[in-house]
Amino acid sequence: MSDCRADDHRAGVVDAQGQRPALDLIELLFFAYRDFVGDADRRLAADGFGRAHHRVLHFVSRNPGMTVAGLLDLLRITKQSLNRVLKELLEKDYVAQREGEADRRQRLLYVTDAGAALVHELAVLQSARINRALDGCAPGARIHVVDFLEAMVDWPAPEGRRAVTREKR
Amino acid sequence: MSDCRADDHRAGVVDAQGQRPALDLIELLFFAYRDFVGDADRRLAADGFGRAHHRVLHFVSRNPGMTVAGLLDLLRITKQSLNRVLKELLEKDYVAQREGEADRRQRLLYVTDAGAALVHELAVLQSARINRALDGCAPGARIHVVDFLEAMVDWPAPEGRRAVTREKR
DNA sequence: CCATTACGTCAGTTCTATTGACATATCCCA
DNA sequence: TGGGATATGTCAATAGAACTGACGTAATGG
Repeated sequence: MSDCRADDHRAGVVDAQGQRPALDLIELLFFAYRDFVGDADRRLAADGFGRAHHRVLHFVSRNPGMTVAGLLDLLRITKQSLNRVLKELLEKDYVAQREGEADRRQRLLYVTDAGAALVHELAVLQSARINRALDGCAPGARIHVVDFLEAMVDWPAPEGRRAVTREKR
Repeated sequence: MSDCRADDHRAGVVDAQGQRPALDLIELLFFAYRDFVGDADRRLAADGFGRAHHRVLHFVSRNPGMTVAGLLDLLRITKQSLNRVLKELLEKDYVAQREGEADRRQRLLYVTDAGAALVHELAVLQSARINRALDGCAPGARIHVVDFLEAMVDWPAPEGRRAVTREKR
């Protein structure tokens, strides 16, 4: 039986059609990200949450008092998408809102104690995988990995992002 | 206005609650993967395909003649999930099936010329981002990145994987 | 005063994936 | 040879996460 085990796909075969397709890295990113989020997914399911809830929880935890608009910018989703997720987090008391002081239209977002606990639990899970992986690498690997991942991201322009995406958000 | 630009989240703040949560890497993986698959998503949409089609196309292209069961194992999805996607790829002639010689129950999968062309186009897109990112890193970075990503993956046991997942697939 | 902004929400749709139940053809062993 | 296991395909229902489009409300600020 041609069993197609994953080993078959680990060999870094790179065909040379001009662009040097980085096929091994393309696959690796898929596998690594799938298993990485899988850790959190299982834990989230126990609370009736999904991946989207995790993201909101994570970024609100990292940026206490951030606005809904800030969250939309960061996640790059529509407010309708965010709405369902955020509403559930509010109803289940994992996130709390406070009226903005300077601008009372704003709803400043904070994680509750329950939210902080969950987010920490998820961070421990995912960090365990990351740290385990880094332990198996050469000493300086972390810096290279961070550099690479940062370079993979389309960072928003320091200015003007809000202006560009003002509509449809 | 507290605008919450992404810059706010790039600083590698690491709180020290026992486990050393790798918060910066957790976020970085999210941003990097999102932008990485975004390149392909836009191209795929033009052909009426989604991310799932890309994965099938990619792995069939890398493993000509692989079986449906092999694909299910690799992607770790159910056959019902695969069915819709694979059916569309077959109907639109991006993938072809051939009866297995040794085992006539098997449907061996191959990409057609159209499939190979699309998969190559997608690989060029994604490789461009990867190579651009690597160009901005230190010379030896690629090896470290590959090591790290490989260590992040739950590779199936060399043997017995099929036995474990025989059901529900 | 009024346009703009921040937020919320209703309705409908798409895509991916799930569980569960069956159907068919083939393989292979007792 | 007969029957259980395997490989594949399919119907139906559901869930999660995203989308577009259209409104409504309240607060800001020129």
